[in-house]
Amino acid sequence: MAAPPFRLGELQLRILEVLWERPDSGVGAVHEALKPERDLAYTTIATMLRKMEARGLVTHREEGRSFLYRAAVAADDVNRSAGEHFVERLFEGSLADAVSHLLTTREVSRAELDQLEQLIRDAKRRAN
Amino acid sequence: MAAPPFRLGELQLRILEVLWERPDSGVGAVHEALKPERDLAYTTIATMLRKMEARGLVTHREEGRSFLYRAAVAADDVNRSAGEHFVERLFEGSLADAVSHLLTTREVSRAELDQLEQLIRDAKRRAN
DNA sequence: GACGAGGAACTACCTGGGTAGTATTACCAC
DNA sequence: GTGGTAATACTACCCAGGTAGTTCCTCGTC
Repeated sequence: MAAPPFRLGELQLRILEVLWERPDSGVGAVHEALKPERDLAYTTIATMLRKMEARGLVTHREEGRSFLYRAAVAADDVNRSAGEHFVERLFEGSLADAVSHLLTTREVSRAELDQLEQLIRDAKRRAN
Repeated sequence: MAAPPFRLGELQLRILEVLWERPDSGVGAVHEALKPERDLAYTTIATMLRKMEARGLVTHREEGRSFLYRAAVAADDVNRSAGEHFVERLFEGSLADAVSHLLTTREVSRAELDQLEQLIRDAKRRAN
């Protein structure tokens, strides 16, 4: 199960997000979905998808003359991997330090704080 | 200041961490400090420091025939930048989602949970 | 059956992080 | 003043992400 941590570039992540939301997308569909934020050439997406397939990040199947791609890695795994990397790399593994930093350097709304409090309570309950 | 988000490689971050802890370190000192985790050539460190200086990440002054380097960016800024990137990139800016993910995919000790709870209380008090 | 359109394949290039060898310089000691 | 040493400077790689042009194949259509 993907012991190798995922080191994804920005575009690769965006593409995966599209595929998580809409599996079996063709190159055109991905291209279209990303057009608002990155107006890249069609061939750029196609090339990227081929490179990602070589790395095992996506798979494809043929449908007529088109390739339909889908993600080969789970969103949770990628996010977990990134979270681990983040905490490990900058805060030597201390989750509290990491969250503390996030709390003090960002604008956090009252509602978010309430939500966080709830999260902690839940976690505590689970831990018992 | 430093509007440009810091996009640092792993080695660059390690080097900065050394310099934050011990400003005015020479190439040799940095090399020595990193030896346990990455046994790189002396010249690799020297090259990296020069590249980083070109990017404005560090500065140096001469001391005899040696260069003493120090970080030109603050640890807080780098960490904040990374935190922002992390939350933005994977959780569309939702801090709660990000923390939630961290909580559910990592082992979190009781003590850490307590600590987090305290942090939230503090944040709430500040917000009032 | 020639032709245009759509799509995939191939190739090339740029950039930045990372790595390190070689060249050069400056000093010290004898 | 010659040789060794320790430092920086220069240069050249490799690799991966990202970007895109060009080519090739395969249809469907007139």
